Amino acid sequence: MPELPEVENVRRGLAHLIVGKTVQTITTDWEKILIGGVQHFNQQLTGATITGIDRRGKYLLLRFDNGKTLVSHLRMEGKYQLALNKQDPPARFWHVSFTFTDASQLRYLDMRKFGRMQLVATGSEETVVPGLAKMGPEPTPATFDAEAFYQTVHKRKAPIKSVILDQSVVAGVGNIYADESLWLSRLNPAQPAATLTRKEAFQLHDQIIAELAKAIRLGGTSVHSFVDADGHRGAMQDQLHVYDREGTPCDRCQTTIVKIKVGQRGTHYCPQCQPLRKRKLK
DNA sequence: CTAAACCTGTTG
DNA sequence: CAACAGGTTTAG
Repeated sequence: MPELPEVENVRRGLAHLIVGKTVQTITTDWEKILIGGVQHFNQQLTGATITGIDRRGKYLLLRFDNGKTLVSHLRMEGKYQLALNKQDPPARFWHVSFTFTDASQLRYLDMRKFGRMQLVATGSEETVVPGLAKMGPEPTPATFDAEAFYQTVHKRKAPIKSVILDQSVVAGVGNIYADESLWLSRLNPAQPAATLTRKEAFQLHDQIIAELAKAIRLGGTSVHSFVDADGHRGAMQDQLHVYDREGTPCDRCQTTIVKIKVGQRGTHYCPQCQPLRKRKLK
């Protein structure tokens, strides 16, 4: 489900809903979601209070007052919701519960059971969690350097779309925003990264930053099932130019948007605005 | 690098 | 019934 903008909106919602709550017990019906097992989670978190929630790329970091951090990745379908009372009716696809001492309950829902939670010592997450150890810069002007991006892009022969989906290159871009950033930059998703000019790479860098910021501001994209921790859908799906729009006219030139596969991912683009440039990579 | 795996539901 | 879905890891 979620790319960086959606995860950021989940983070904001959760921060309002659960910071200050103290864990009484944790249960699950699908142990694989909890790396190390539910017993380990109970041993480490029972009696601990949530002090804050951070985000890095598409990972949520729940901070506890006992020096522990719960690292949570929603993968394709993970969602959180808060039941004000643990007796509240069960939700579909509900797999993990964090019951708090005030009788409220944080519920983790995941239709495909792809999401994962891992418990680590606060501060160690960037070295202990493989996905975080390799995480590239956050897509903000202060952290994402255009020249460094160009240098990376310049060395890769893979399709440019695959390169921007690589979380070690830039944090948080997923399938929707990859396609959208490339349309905004008038770049073909299959274009070998190394053939991009410096100007094209800089343009793409700027569009990634702008697009993710806009998506955060609009509450994320809900094309399938995304809702934030308050159950709200985003509004960004109305601002998309190519994703999930195959067969409809391009907003710039009216050419029909097409869908292909790039690196095994469904990929949407305008063949007129985003032509494949024939260039030699040396 | 590409393909498969992890899962289940929805869509054509 | 087959293909596909916001992602990442692991096997080949």
